[in-house]
Amino acid sequence: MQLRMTNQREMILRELKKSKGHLTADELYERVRKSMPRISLATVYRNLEILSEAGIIRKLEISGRQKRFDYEVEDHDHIYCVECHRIENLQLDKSAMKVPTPETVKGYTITGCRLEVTGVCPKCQQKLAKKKKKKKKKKN
Amino acid sequence: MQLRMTNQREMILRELKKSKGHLTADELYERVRKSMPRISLATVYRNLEILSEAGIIRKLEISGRQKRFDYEVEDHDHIYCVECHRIENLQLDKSAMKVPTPETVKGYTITGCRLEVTGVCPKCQQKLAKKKKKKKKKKN
DNA sequence: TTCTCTGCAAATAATTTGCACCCAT
DNA sequence: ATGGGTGCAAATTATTTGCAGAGAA
Repeated sequence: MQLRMTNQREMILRELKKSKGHLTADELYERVRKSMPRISLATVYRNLEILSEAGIIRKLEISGRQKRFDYEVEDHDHIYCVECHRIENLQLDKSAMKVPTPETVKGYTITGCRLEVTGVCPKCQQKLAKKKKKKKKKKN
Repeated sequence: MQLRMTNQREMILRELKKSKGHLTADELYERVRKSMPRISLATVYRNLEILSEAGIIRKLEISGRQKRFDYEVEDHDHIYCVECHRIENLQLDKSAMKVPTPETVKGYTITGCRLEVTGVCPKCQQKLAKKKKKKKKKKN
């Protein structure tokens, strides 16, 4: 199965690269559409799947909600805000961490290992602080 | 908002506990249905969401399109088979690893940190080996 | 009694697929 | 010219929601 470089595919890659990462199929669709109005959402989905399978982009699978795709294939981890669902890159020196080896995970062939850190981003911390204040006021 | 302990809720918790973890709403629904045929899938969804918000069960934010829920709230990681999508628990000494601290992730309040290891489980390794053999035969 | 919870059905959201035509190689 | 790629619409899959009645506190 040969991969062909179509205009659509090129556009998708360019936008993904430009955006600096973590777009959903839908977000990407909206962007690509501006310069290629007749592209179909299905095409975006199909290509994201194909390109990530080919290792050209990376698929981030964070449970349940929408898949996100990332242009940078180099090794890095992510931090995920549980409030607003924003995802940011994380530069960690994984070589300094003790990471599972086949011996620690009996029988498995390990293909990847990444750290998912969850937290509350600065913006959401502010929002939450405000909410708490409001609640207090209501009670009184 | 008070939480009430209904039969449905009790059943869901019991089955989740019994199963030793990582069920999707749908899988859980099928199990609970055996002893409670009139339960609705919507109830399962609603309760999984509520119970995980209350900290009684855990929502796994890892790979896969469906959300999965876990009874064991204690800290542990998971390994995910990229072939059959099975998820198994992983006991790792995270204290021995250097794990992100607030200083490494500027501004974030860190709520969790989980290692997501992907790989191919023993069963799938066998399956894949068999497939390869078949392909070779076809070529000849 | 009060208010949360439930079942049902219908609505949304996210993604995939069938098909006929298009176009990169 | 061949076979992968595309757009469109329809189909699936996963999850959520409105509502009226049920049942835990």
